[in-house]
Amino acid sequence: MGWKFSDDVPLYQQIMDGIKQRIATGDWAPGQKLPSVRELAVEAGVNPNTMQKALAELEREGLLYAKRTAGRFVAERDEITEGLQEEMLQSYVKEFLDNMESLGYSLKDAAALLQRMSQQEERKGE
Amino acid sequence: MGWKFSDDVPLYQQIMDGIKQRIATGDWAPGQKLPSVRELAVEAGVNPNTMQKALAELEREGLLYAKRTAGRFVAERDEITEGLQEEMLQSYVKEFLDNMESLGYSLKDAAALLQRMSQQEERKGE
Amino acid sequence: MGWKFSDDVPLYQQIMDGIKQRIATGDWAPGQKLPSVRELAVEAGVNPNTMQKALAELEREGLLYAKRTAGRFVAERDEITEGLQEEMLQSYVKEFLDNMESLGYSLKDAAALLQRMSQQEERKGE
Amino acid sequence: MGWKFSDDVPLYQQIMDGIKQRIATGDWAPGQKLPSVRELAVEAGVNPNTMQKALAELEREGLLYAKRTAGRFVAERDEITEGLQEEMLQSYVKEFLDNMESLGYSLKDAAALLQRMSQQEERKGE
DNA sequence: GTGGTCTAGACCACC
DNA sequence: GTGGTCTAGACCACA
Repeated sequence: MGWKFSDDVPLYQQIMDGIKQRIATGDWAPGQKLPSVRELAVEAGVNPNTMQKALAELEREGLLYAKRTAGRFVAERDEITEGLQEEMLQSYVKEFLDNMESLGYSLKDAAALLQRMSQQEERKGE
Repeated sequence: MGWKFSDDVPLYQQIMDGIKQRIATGDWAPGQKLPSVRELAVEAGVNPNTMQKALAELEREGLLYAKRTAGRFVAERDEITEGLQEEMLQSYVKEFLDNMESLGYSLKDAAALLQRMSQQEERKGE
Repeated sequence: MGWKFSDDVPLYQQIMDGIKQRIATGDWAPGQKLPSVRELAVEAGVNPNTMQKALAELEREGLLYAKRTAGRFVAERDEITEGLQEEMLQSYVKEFLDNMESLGYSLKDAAALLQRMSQQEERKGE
Repeated sequence: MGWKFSDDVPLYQQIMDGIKQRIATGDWAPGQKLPSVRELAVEAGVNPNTMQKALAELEREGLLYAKRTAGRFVAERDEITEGLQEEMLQSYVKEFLDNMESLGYSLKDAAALLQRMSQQEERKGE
């Protein structure tokens, strides 16, 4: 109901983000069964095809998995291949550091920056 | 030369980002004349039209200006170029944190990770 | 159909003016769906790319907006479309007065001329 | 010296406008001899080629005329073929009225509008 | 079918 | 040689 969609980013991605958030916040717990594609589609007010694509994509990312006839479930953390995760982690970090370096920041600078941001966030949360 | 283009974001936007970076890092100074559209196009390995579009967009953003027959120039230090570096920094950090989050890491985790990497590097350097 | 293009001003700008006019006159109402890029292109007898550029520019100006797969629409009555008619009126008057001036006629002369024409027309109608 | 040139309209046209203005204001009287191309060029701070083009264009428009070796002169009003002027006048008026009509204004409306503008101008001048 | 992006190649006005 | 415009035709993601 409270769905607001932007016009310059694909619908299915916005849906993916919404679902990711529900999982991140624990709204949908690991192992939990998801509503059917059709139900989710009407809830979001989109075409079932679009919802289907969003879920398929999330499955590809390892956040969901499907049991053929039983439905879709939120993945357990372990189900994402640990090796793959490590690999992606490194590529993300490398990309970030390369970018920072292009702006003239060293690894040390980057670490300090994030440290500061983290502490700020903590204070806000209190 | 060292141009690597991703496949899921428009070429002309990636070019824009590259140029923004050169300006942000001072590689291209305010008032400086840019190579011609055609030269930039061959350097990047894209069609002149694509380069043209990227430059036109940057002009619209106020980062460049064109003297019709003399060439294109980096805008003089108005507030526009001033904030550029800060803006790019934020976009890099946001992208990194989004990626980390998709792997299940929080800002705090990311900060801790970089901290560790930084300390390792320091020890190595001694 | 009734498209006449001048040779010394870019096609895409003339197209923009034509569309602005249709919107200003209410021929195309706010919220209304436009024909597709391709349709408009053949109607105007120009390349789809050129029409695309014109529409993209109008979108940048806020007169149109695009739903990526659904089509393009005239913007809802924000202040933007409101001022359009007034703006076009002024540009037409300015163009006329500039032309008259180039022939040696002042604003006063132009006003007198139209006044005379108007009275003639009135007499004819009686 | 006090020359300011815009970047998005051809230099030679801006120069033409400047000269037209000098003629319109009587700064340069009909029959008067103009300075040489070179002098005008340095005065305006442009390339002699550009000044040459501006003057040639004004000649084509009938505002100036050249006596082969004696130099260039401001045209007498009568030297512009009267018939041609009438023809242009009509085309300008027609274009204006067409434009006004497209916005929903009649000839009468247009006449009234200019009348009002003229009176405003007069009051300002007092 | 919709908008958006890209290439290849041409032509133009301007200086 | 410079930026700018235009065409023709292709391909893509999205719904």
